Amino acid sequence: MQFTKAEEYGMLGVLYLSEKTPGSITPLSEIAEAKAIPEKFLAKIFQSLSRATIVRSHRGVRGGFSLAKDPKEVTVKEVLESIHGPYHLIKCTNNADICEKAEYCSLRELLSIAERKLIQIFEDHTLAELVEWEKAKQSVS
Amino acid sequence: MQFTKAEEYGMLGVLYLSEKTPGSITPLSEIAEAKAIPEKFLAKIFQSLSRATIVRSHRGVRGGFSLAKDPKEVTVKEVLESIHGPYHLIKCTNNADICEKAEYCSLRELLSIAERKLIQIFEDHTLAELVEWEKAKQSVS
DNA sequence: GTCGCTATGCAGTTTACAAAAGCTGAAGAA
DNA sequence: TTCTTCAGCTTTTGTAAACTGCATAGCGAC
Ligand code: SF4
Ligand code: SF4
Repeated sequence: MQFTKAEEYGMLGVLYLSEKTPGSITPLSEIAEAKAIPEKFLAKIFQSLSRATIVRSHRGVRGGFSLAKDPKEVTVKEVLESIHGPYHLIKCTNNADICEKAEYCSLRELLSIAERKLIQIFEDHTLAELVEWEKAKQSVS
Repeated sequence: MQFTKAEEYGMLGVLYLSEKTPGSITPLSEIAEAKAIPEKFLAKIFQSLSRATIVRSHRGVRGGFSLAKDPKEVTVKEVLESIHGPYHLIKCTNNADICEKAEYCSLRELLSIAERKLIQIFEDHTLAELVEWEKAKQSVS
C-alpha cells in the first residue's frame, strides 16, 4: 500500500516538462539529472508515457521528450495509470472472480469506496495545477 | 500501492470475531480455517492486534481470541494501523527529512491530501458497520 | 500437580516484485 | 555517414511481503 518509485519518477518527470515552455524538447539525461532519477529507469517509464501519448518522443541529435498535451488537460490519474495500468487497492475490486467470497465481502466493498475516492482525487488535479502549487510555495519562502 | 495480505487477513479475522456473540472465545485454528488463512501468519497478525488491545488472547484449553471492545467502537483505521503502523502513501509525507525537495514538492502535497482522505474513510467505518453490510448483502440473495 | 491445548516470540525461509542496469538496435538530425 | 537520442528486451540486484518452524510459556481440565 505504497506509492512506487516508478510512479513518483514519472510524475516528477512530467512535472519537469510542464514547467518548460510548451512544445520544447528535453532529453532524458537532463530530466534524470535534474530530478536525480536513474536514467535507464526513467527511460522505461517514459516509454509507457509515450505510448499513452502523454509525452511525445523525438529521436536523434537534440532529441528528447516534449509534452504531447497542454498540462491543463492532463490529470494526475492519466499519468499514473499510464505507468502501472488501472489502479486498484486490492485485486478483487477489479476482478470478482479472484475470490469466491467477493460477492458478499464487506472489506471489498469498503476498499472499493476508498479506491474510488482516491482515483477521484487523482482525476481532479492536473499537471498545471501542481506546477502552480509549486510556484506558490516557492514564492512564499 | 496495494493493500497487503496481512492487512486483509487481519480485517477478515476481526470481522469474523465481530460476527460471533460478544465476549465469546474463538481459537486461531477456527478463524484460519474459516477464512482460508495460513494459521501461523494469522497468529503473527493477531499478536499485533492483541498488543493494540483490539483483541484479547486467552491461553490454554478452549482458549483463543475474543474482541476486546464493542465492534461499534472499533474503526477500520485502528485495525489497519495496529498491523502496519501509521499509514503513509509515500514516506516523505511522514518525514520531510527524507527528501530535500519536500518543502516545495507539489507531488508530496497531493499525496498528503489523498492520504488524509483515505485515512478518513478508514476512520469513518467501524467493524459493526461492515458486518451490517455483509448481512444486508447476504439477505438479498 | 501434570498433561494437553493454545498463544508467544523469535528466527528463519521462500517468493514475489520493485528497482535498476545493460545491451542491441532503430530512428533521425547534421 | 556518423553521432545522438529513444526503443525494446534481458538480466541482475535489492528488498519487503508472505509464510514456516520451533522452542517456550501460560492456562484449564482432570
Ligand atoms: S476476501 Fe474480500 S477482500 Fe479478500 S479477496 Fe475475497 S473479496 Fe476481496
Ligand atoms: S520528490 Fe516530492 S514526493 Fe518524492 S520524496 Fe521528495 S518530496 Fe516526496
